[in-house]
Amino acid sequence: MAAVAPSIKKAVTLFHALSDETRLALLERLKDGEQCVCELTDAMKAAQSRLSFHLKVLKDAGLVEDRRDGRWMYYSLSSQAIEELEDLVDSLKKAAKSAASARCCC
Amino acid sequence: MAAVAPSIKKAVTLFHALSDETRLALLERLKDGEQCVCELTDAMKAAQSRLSFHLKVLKDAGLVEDRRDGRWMYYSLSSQAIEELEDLVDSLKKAAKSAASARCCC
DNA sequence: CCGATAGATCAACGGTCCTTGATGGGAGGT
DNA sequence: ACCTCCCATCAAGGACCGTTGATCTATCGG
Repeated sequence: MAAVAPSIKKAVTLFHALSDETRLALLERLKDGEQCVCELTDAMKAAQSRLSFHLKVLKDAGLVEDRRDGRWMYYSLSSQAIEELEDLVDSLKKAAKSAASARCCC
Repeated sequence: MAAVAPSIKKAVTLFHALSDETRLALLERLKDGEQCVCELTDAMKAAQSRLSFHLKVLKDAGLVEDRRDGRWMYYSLSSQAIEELEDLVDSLKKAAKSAASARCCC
């Protein structure tokens, strides 16, 4: 029973971070594990400032973490925000299920 | 193991629909069950055309369904898109978990 | 030190999204 | 038929978002 109301702002931030093709592609790449920005720009053939922008959005939403190693910045998935996501979706799912069964006619 | 790549567009649509405070508030209200637009505008003190716009976004994303009864349009949660959401989040979660365990040092 | 590299940040532009008020259309009531 | 109610749709305006190229910072190698 997530008390969603006070955390609506956070949910908006989370879903907004996920509502972009480039950012979803970044997350998809990060599923393979930690990667630095230069690897990502190379693999995705995207301008560096563009990815930097999107990585910041993902980081601000708590979806990724960054780690510095010399000149390189490594990004990786963060399970923190993802668990919040799961709660949000779960709560929706339960409500949708109960609504469906209540509507069941036959 | 969701084949996410081809359905990125759909994921973007889904997450975009969820990335708005008004729309999340609508979903929250619909958790209590089917409601008509006039009930929603009344409860949320929002302009009718505004809610109509947002309900259309939610409907286009597959998150809600509508049903006509006389003069009234009733909206309710649809479990269809929500299950897709669940898959997307699940896939992210697994990747984040495995990344975390791979990074575990001590 | 100096140059080169990795990446963040900034300003400007174009596009998309949300809001608002007005209009239109369908369904009932009389 | 007419009027009323419920809702969708439209056009206009403003706000926000993503892209791009340039600039700035920090780190490493010589």
